[in-house]
Amino acid sequence: MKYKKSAGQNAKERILDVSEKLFAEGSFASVSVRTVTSAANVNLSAVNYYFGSKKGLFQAVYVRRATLMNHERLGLLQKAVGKAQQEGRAVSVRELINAMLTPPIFWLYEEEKGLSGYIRFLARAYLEAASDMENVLSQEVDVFDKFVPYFQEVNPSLTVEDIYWRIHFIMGVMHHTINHLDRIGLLSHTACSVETREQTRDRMVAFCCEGF
Amino acid sequence: MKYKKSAGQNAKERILDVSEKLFAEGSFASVSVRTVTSAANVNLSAVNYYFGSKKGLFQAVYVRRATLMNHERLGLLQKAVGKAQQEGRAVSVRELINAMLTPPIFWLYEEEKGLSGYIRFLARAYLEAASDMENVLSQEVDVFDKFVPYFQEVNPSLTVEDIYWRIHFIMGVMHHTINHLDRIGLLSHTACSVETREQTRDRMVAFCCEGF
DNA sequence: CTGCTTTCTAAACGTATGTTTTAAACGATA
DNA sequence: TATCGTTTAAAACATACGTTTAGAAAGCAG
Repeated sequence: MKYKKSAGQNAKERILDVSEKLFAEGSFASVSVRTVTSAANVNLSAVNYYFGSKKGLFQAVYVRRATLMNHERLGLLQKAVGKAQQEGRAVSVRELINAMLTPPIFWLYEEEKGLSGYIRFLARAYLEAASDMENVLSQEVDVFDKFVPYFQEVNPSLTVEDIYWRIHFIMGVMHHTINHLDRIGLLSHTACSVETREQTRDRMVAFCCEGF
Repeated sequence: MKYKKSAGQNAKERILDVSEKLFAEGSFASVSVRTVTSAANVNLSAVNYYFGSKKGLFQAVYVRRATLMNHERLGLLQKAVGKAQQEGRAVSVRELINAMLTPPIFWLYEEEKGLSGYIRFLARAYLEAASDMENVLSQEVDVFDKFVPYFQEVNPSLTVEDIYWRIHFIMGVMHHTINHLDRIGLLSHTACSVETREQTRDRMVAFCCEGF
């Protein structure tokens, strides 16, 4: 029941790869279907054939890696939970924030597999018209919800409100770093370099831990 | 030497007001000249007449309030510096971060004068194509440079690199709050409300102070 | 009023947009 | 080989875009 042609199923993947990168660098409206299709070396109508519409393509780009992304975060969370239980203690703030930030930041440095593009795409998707992309955000929100009880456990004096505000700030640190990592040198007059992914992650985690 | 007509100079201001609001809610490419002109009740060609081009309009929106914005920040900085000198001490981290964050956050809550729109516009301008808008960012970068020596004075163990990274994170907290303040209730499942401008500012300052 | 500059209007220009249509090329199956 | 569903291709569609043009309307100076 499988049908293939010259590029076959690759065409669909190639469109996703290319538009992921393009949507990461520009807004939804600024990236045209023609730019996508010519960069992917497919016919103009391929986008509408495979994804129905431009918006459909955008959502498909999101969906492709969304589950994997949040899977990694929850994996790190459960790993930390297991380790803490074994040692008979509560999960630390550092471990929690580490689980939230490590996947996106490591992906950000993973140019080869295209993961970097996806992360930057995600950060931009947050700013597209809320009405279109609310479902885009809902999944990430659900993941962060799972962290809340642990934050509460490790610091019972905090209200739920306090915790959500701090998660909000952590997301800010994360998104801004994703969006402007390449401009950090310009901001600092070349005082800051891009460093390794671990160094960047550690800087962020340290900053956010203290904030908590 | 002044010439006026029906609406006269108001037309130009009205275009700026309207496009400030529209550019705050959507990307540069997603806001059309026709949307702007019809919302401002002016002729289609008014944008090109007054600002030369759509991009010219965008930059004019930025320029109109840019100096005032950074003036307020530097004013707060110098006020804090003066008070500290009088008391024979160094400027505190809290005072510095307060001077950085109070103007934009207070403006964010100032719906009437349109300042809220400008702040949201600014946060979005950071994400427009770097080549077009680098000059947009340069001024804000210059302002933050002025804060660096004071951060160094209050905490001499920090390197310049450390400081710039933390300023970068503070900008992240700020931009994210500006972009998503209206969604904080959704993120937290209505656990968080929008609060007053002072409460929001204090939450941000507290988080960023600890991060430093 | 007469000149002159500024402001506003309506229409058109050329191009770029997302999408649809029509048909050809292809791979697997029978 | 003939057939069927899938994929690719080229062209056209209708609309939306930023910008330009030509001229009318309006305000000021003499």
